[in-house]
Amino acid sequence: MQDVQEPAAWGGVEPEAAQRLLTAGVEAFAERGYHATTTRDIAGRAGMSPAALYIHFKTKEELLFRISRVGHERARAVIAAAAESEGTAGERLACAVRAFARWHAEHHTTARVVQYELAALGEEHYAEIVALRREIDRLVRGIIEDGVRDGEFAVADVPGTALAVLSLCVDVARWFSAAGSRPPEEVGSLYADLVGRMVAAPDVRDARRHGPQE
Amino acid sequence: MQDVQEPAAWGGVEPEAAQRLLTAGVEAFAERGYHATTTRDIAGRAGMSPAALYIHFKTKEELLFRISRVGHERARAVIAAAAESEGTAGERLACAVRAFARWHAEHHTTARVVQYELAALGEEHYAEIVALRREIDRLVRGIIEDGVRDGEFAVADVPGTALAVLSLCVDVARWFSAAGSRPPEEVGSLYADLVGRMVAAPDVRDARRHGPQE
DNA sequence: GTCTATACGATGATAGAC
DNA sequence: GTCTATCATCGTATAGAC
Repeated sequence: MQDVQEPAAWGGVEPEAAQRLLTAGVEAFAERGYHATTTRDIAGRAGMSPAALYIHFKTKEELLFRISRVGHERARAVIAAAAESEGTAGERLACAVRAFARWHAEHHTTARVVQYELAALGEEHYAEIVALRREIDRLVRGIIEDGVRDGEFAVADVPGTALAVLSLCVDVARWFSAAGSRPPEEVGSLYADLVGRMVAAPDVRDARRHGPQE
Repeated sequence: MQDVQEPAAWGGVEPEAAQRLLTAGVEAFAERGYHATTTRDIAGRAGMSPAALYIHFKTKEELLFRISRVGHERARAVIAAAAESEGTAGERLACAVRAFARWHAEHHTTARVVQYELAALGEEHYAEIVALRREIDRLVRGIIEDGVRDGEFAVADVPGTALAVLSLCVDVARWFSAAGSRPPEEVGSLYADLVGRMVAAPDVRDARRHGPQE
């Protein structure tokens, strides 16, 4: 939504060297996974010696945590902007899904770390991240509940549907590859349309038929 | 579809000790990830010494490969059964999604290894697995194409929608937990309904409104 | 803040007795 | 086929010079 490029996106984090390590960490973790990544590799990508990492981060796990927290905060901001915007529930949900799916495509390397390396976090760090994830879940569920209340959506299982919607977007980080895939905006549009169909009440369905589908 | 329990499901694999190692491997890999799992851990869970693993598998990676291959073959069988069954495209797609989503819930520990540890495979093994994955993709895309041809589905972007459908099911392995989640059959039903809505043409939508939704 | 050097444990895998 | 013992390597993290 706001930021453009993957790297250099560590909004004013400490010294510049720490930013380089964060960027190197994201790339390495996304490519090979947290456990398969060595501190030597991270430091090397950042153009430093292995020891330099420990000047800026207490442990390798703390580096992961910092990446994960910033990533989750960005993801939440993307959803929050849509959830708090003006418009019907259908419009807000479409906006949220479009932005969230797109974010996972555009920042698939960050997103991969954010979504698939949770288990590597220490207990306390994990708890902090889970709180952020719950907020994201709550925001999406809220939009769906609004739509149901207004009769715009027909959804029997709201928590299950919210889970499915988030799950669909999150998994973009798994399959998306910058090279072979369609452009991120297209993923966003496709997904917004698919989710719209998933929740729409029968009456409003005809009104929705102006999107990319058909 | 056919098998019931997670363990003891290594249909006639070599000696019994190899089965124990496969089961131990699935559990360990699913819990902690391939790279974070030690051969000592696997062997320990199987009640053997670390060295015993190398009698039955050349390397730790080969153990992963064997798990992944069997898992993928099972997943493909689940989809294939639905794809080749009698019925309309809508019925076959619902059946496929119900079974596939359910499989990922029921066998979420195997599924987690199958879906999230691909990057740890060696080059040749990886290629073999990718071929299996392509078959699964082709089966789902085929059902959707059938539905579009029959006018039962209204789907503008067939490959994208097939990808989304598979992605939705696959991600069940990430979030499903045997303890806290709804039962696997419920996941299957919910997902079959959601996907049905995603693809249905406007005309047939009223006819579909008998599922768990509303 | 960054480097070189290194401690120290753990890891994948093998040798050889039984 | 399984074990005990062990190798060679590599992992995270620290010490101390600059």
